Amino acid sequence: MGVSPCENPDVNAANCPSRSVLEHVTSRWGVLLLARLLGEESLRFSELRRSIGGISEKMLAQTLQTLERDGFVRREARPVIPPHVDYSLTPLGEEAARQVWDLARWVERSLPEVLATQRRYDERRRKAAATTG
Amino acid sequence: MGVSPCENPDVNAANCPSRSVLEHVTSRWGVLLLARLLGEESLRFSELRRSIGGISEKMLAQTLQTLERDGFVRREARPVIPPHVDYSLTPLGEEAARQVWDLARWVERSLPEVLATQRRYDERRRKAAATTG
DNA sequence: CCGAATCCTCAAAGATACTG
DNA sequence: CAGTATCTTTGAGGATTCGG
Repeated sequence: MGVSPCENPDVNAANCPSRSVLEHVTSRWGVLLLARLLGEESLRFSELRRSIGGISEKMLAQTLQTLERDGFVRREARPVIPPHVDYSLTPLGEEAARQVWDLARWVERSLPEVLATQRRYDERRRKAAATTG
Repeated sequence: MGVSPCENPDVNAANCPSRSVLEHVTSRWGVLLLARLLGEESLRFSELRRSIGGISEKMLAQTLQTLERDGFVRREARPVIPPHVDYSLTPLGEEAARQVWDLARWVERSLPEVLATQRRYDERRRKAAATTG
């Protein structure tokens, strides 16, 4: 199948540096943060916290740091009291956000078909269990 | 930012059915399995186990079942002894595999830039810690 | 207001042993 | 060979507190 990330004979996640970056952008909160920042000039910490809904301060700070470290998110702290910090996507982050966004939308479009398949699968398993149990 | 998956005022992962499907295809082993099956006619359980390298039997079986339930992977068990089971991508699964594959390749291409950014970030943090500590 | 630090919980994932 | 069952371990993530 052509050239691939991690084409080592031993395709172990641990051996693959890009694997962890992939996990950053596809992680539970990573996806939502990138999606939320896409198309915005910038957002404050508390704005992100409120608009994501359900994320803890710890995970918000942690995920933002990870994305900043990877160069996907830019952090700008104004030296004022009370603190005012703005987060925005870098050009690289915008590319990443679009990619995961495309994937998310594809999943969204495929969802009806997936849910239907899941129901058939569960139904078959239920019947199989009935004969066994 | 236009129409979006989970555009509820409260963008909580728990409220979003497509979110879990997204996690299936971007999960640690999900990505590797889809990538491995892409371009192959079919592969046996043990072939997948060996070629992924590092995956436990439990996680292989579990991930394959999840992907089968979503309709991304087709499972064909021949009624022979010893057992012989073939796994392959469905048309839907092939689409999914290409999507995550594209994302993985994008990450791979961006990796040098990301790693460089990470080094600068760590260096800045190290210096900042030096003045504090 | 924006985090860092700490403690805690529980579900995901690995190891191992076993079976049709 | 292709799984299942069980136990243990790990670490992601939540709650809370404190500081700049």
